[in-house]
Amino acid sequence: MPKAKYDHIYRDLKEKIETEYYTYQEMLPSEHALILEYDCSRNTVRRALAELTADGYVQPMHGKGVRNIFQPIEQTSFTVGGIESFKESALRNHQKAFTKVLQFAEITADAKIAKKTGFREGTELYYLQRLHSLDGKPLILNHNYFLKELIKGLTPEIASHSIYDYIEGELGITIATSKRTLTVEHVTQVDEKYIDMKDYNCMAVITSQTFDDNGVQFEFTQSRHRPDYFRFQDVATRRK
Amino acid sequence: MPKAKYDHIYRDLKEKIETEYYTYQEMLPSEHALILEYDCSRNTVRRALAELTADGYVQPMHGKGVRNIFQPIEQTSFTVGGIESFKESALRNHQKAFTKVLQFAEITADAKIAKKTGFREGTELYYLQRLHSLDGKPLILNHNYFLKELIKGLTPEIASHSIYDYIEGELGITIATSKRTLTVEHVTQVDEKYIDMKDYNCMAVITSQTFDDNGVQFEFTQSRHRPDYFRFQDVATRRK
DNA sequence: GCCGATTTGTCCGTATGTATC
DNA sequence: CGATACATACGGACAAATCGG
Repeated sequence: MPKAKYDHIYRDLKEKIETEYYTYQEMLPSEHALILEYDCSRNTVRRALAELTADGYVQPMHGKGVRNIFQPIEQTSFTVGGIESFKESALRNHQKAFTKVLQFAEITADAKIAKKTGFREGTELYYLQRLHSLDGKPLILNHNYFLKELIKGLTPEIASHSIYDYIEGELGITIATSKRTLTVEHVTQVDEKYIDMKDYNCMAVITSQTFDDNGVQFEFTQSRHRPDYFRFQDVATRRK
Repeated sequence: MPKAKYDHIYRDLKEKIETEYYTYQEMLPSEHALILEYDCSRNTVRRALAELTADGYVQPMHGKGVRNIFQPIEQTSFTVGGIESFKESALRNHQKAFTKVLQFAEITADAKIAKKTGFREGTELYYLQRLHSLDGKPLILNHNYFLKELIKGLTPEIASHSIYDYIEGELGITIATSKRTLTVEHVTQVDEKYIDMKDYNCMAVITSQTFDDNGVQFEFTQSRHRPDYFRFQDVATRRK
């Protein structure tokens, strides 16, 4: 919960954009005007604006001003920019989430697993298979590897609720960055066993490595989604 | 081509990380040390570090230092963070690119197109269908809509080379931000006509809206990729 | 456990450059 | 040309987290 000044300005402007207090294509107040409005320095205003730019909410134009280029996103969207747990995104979309633990094991990384996950060979890991359902429909099959040394005391019981709640709440670990790769792969027998694939023979697959604030990788996950409930959004900016 | 000081520091550090001058999990020099090394202010160093953080290259740790968390990416990767033309990414991956223009038309956006593309109804557009091949294999089918008012004088000839080169080079338009949505969809008859889908019945689909530096949307594109040659990478950071 | 040195995080004020109008 | 607006850069101040003695 940051109480930083730039973050307050960021959130305030963000809300004003989302609620169309500033409309699409409208200019925001100039930096100078925002300085007066929020009683702060120019750097602080600029930091808030920089974050809105990275979010794709606004576009600064040299010598002209800052334009609102936000258009509301579609509601079915599953994943957006940040790091979100399954539970969080379900909540955001007002859906009922349910998680079933299919497998729970303690393993040691061999050469093959080490190569795949980014953990060093010989590392002690938890391996889980979990099935996520939304509004009663099983849609996502997850293969998780957690670093046992850091994610101590994980149980099937915890895994059936929110592991992220446990990591951040109980263990007090701060989740920092996550590197994700998105691919499309053939369905497997395991996929078909648990998920009604209709006539799709592919899954949307997100593999991710997640790091805590000490730069230690504590998770590798492969998340397999049924195509028709999968959507991933992103904003890119071009480097000059 | 920015000649800004922070950008020089950013590139220099980035290269040192990629070439493992700094190794994985190693600490970078402290901000103070970097100030001396680059003869600049702390803010300038911090800006460079902030960009590396956003790239997922390093992780700053309060009171401790900045850690290198970069691991080399896989080579087959098609799209990374920024905005890249087909030609640019092919070049980066040392592949031979070829583009065939299947359709070239001038149209006016009706209600349906307006809703899909984000252009206003009645807008004059170019509509193209293009097939991209890598090393002789047709892999990507693109449906492009360009704002005629801005992307003046587009021809099939230009479209068979690089439209982005034309936009940035000839027209002097600066490409600023691009909003992308990634989904997985069934193959269409058009897909199958031009692309050897093997046993896949899905395509990886990127739809994107692209804006110039005046905040004007000049492009809507749906880019359909054969699954086995598609990979999308991303780094996310968790907001505290 | 305390204290001081180091390191990153936030914020401020100012100066100068560049693009737009 | 001058006024306005964003872009870069500098230097300084204090807070917060970490670490070693």
